Amino acid sequence: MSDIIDKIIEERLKRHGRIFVNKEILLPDYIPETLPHREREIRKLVEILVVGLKGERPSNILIYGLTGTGKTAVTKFVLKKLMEKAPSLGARIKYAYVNTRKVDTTYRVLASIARSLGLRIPLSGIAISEIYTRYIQALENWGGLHIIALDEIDYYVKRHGDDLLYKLVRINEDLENAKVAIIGITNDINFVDTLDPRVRSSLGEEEIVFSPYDAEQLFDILWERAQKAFVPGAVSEKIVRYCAGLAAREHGDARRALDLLRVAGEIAERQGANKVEIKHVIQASREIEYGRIYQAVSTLPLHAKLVLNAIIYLVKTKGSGTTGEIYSKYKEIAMSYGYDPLTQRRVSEIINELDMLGLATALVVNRGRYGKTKIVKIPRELLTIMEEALGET
DNA sequence: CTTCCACCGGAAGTACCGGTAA
DNA sequence: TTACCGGTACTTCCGGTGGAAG
Repeated sequence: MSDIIDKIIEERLKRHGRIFVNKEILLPDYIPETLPHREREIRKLVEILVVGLKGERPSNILIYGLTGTGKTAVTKFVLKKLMEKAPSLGARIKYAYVNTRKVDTTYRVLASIARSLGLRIPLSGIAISEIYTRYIQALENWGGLHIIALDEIDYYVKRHGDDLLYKLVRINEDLENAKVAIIGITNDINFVDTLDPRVRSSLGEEEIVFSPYDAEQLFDILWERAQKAFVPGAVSEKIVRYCAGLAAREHGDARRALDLLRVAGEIAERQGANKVEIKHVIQASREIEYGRIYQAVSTLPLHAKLVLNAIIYLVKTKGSGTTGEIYSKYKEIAMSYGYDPLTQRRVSEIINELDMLGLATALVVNRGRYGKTKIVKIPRELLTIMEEALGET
């Protein structure tokens, strides 16, 4: 038994190094030392924040740009550099970085901000206003500049409104000694229109727009990282160019491109090849999509799975389904397993949730005399993956 | 021009859970 | 122990709606 394990480990270790030197460089949370094609954005961000080193409060900043355009990387990069400079200039600066898509409740966002000042905040149990007062207290005692970077705030605001933002944007009014500056990062350009005008004007004191990378720029980014991540000769320029091209078609998303390259490398490694080839990239692209769907479907709550089952049935038999059709099929399925069906109101919401996860497309349509409903579809090629993922329960 | 379908989706409320504080 | 907090996962209620049919 342990022989087998030893053998696998040994084999893996022996193979290690044929493809990758340092795979971490291709992971999404790696911050490289240089960010090609983002010099303009970096300069602008630094120019705004640099006054913090002189003890002034920088303007609040709103950063726009589609996913994978380097917003997060640039922000983290600049903040990190600023922190390195601060002590030698005698400036007191700390920052909080919160991804409000991962940390997605008011309590946890505020807790995470407070913790970045060194406060100990429990996972739950205390009042939000209590965290706020403790945070203010800690800020005052410390008396420096706190920069709060809120990533993907559009996501947070859509779910919880802009009350927290309103509070944070005006926090300086409650402060004597300390200062707070806010950086809001969003993928959704229209998001600002949904904000309270006061929040909008305050948060948008400065704005920075990140445009998508084109294939050429993506190539530069990938190529630079590939040099460090791979064993020399393991990836050719042609392969990197191919990855860049695929990702450029998907709105210039650098994260996608890096994922693609990394997974292609992993596949090549698994197959014992000593260089990455086009077929590995093609397989990687399929594996990433498959993994995403499988992961999403298998972690779905029970009733969402039942609803998805109902949708799959309807897509198979007639191509698409309306809310009403899905609901009656869902009810039938639920009863057959002995579960109490949820209300149609809730199922309608679950359909929206499936849509947001990218597992189905729900389009609200008006069919005149025949009412208003959602038409729900699933791309055919996803059906088998979903059935596999659902089949295990 | 009006009707009316088949839902949409906001608002408010309930039950429960894991947690804190005193 | 008890009172309270916020988050989740729902339910109940209900006003709202675009456009084909009449």
